[in-house]
Amino acid sequence: HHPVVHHSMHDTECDPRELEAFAERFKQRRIKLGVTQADVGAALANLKLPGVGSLSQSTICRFESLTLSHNNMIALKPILQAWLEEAERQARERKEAEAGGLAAERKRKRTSIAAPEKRSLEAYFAVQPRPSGEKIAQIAEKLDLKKNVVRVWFCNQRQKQKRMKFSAVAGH
DNA sequence: ATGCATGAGAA
DNA sequence: TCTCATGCATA
Repeated sequence: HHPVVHHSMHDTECDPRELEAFAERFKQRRIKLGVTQADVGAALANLKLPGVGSLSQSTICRFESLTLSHNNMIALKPILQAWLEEAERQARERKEAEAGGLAAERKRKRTSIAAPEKRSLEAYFAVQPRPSGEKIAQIAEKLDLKKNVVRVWFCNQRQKQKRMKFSAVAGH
């Protein structure tokens, strides 16, 4: 009395293969509905699920390509599944739907790290993926980059290694 | 599709 | 300070 087999509390299967299969199906059906990734993200808010707002095109794209953490994928799956079912239901009953196009504008700058500097950062990362604050400052000065830019680069690099698509096969 | 960034919460 | 989920901007 302890082999807690534990089937599955609900339909929350979180096994990687199932997630991958779902992501694939999701994308195909979304396209069939003629809906863009951005549309899906915005539509989630209309779903009015508790604690669920809208998401960006980026996140939907990453979900479909499995470039999110395993936990993130598991959390988003039920939400996207709910949207898909609702969307297909609506598409079925009212084929005379019209799309609401909304445009917004913004401006913000994004730093671009040149190839040479990026190569250096990757080299540093290979040796020490978690440099100390002082080491970061040192690297930043050597590469003539802002310290914060370097710090964030390392954070993102570490996070990148944890994405579903790449973390599992790390040691192949 | 992906690079760099932000903010909330954990350590 | 870091992680984590997420997003703006852009290739």
